[in-house]
Amino acid sequence: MGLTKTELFTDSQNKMAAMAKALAHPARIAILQYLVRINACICGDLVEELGLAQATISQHLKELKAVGLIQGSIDGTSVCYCIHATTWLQYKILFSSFFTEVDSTKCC
Amino acid sequence: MGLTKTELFTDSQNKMAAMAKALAHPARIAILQYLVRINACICGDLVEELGLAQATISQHLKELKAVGLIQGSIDGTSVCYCIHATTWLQYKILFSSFFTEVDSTKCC
DNA sequence: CACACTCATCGCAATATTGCGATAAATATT
DNA sequence: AATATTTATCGCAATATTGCGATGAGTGTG
Repeated sequence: MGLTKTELFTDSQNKMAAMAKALAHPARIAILQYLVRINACICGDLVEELGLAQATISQHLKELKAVGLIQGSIDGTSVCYCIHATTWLQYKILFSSFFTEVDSTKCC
Repeated sequence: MGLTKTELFTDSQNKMAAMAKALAHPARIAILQYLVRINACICGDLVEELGLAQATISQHLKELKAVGLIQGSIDGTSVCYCIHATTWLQYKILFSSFFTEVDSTKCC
């Protein structure tokens, strides 16, 4: 079958998994790190920065935009992308609270 | 072609993506949350807890064990799983440091 | 030893992801 | 208007993931 049974899990669990999936590719990690580092916004520089084809970069940008991690604004003929600060912070918080303290003494 | 070009990215980026991929499924999120909550270690309870087949659960446990997030110890006929505290903490730190502060004023 | 029980692995089918060439859409430039 | 530039989308091929029935390996019980 090969389709994830989302109905078995809570909305929170499905959301958490979707968030992780957005980060589950080195190209998207690299894009986000680049955007964080450059701060000011970029567009097709990413195609040169990473070694992937333009169509591939565009695809990854689309996915990142879909989960709200980045936003793009049209600037003439090019598109300027940057981190969406609000969602970014939300990710930070949710991941941080996911990895709560664990009592290792009660382990097997 | 459909194979990730890992050679284009740094080890750090590939590792970060691999970490995210381990979390990129609601069943694995649910397993981890359950292990955190129950604290003491579990085994086939997960098959009942989630609604997935035993083979499927075993597969997900294998993936979580492969990235070091959980550890399993044989206890007679059953296997007891629990969170691997060290890796768990490492994940918390790495995700936390990934989501660094962003200067939203310098956005597009 | 025979049997039950728990878990891991194999093998398959269904679906999802990745990468990219080709092409389209939109805007600048001349 | 013609052309160049930039980005998005389509369609395909290759690969990866998901889910599970069937089977096997290992351990405990009678």
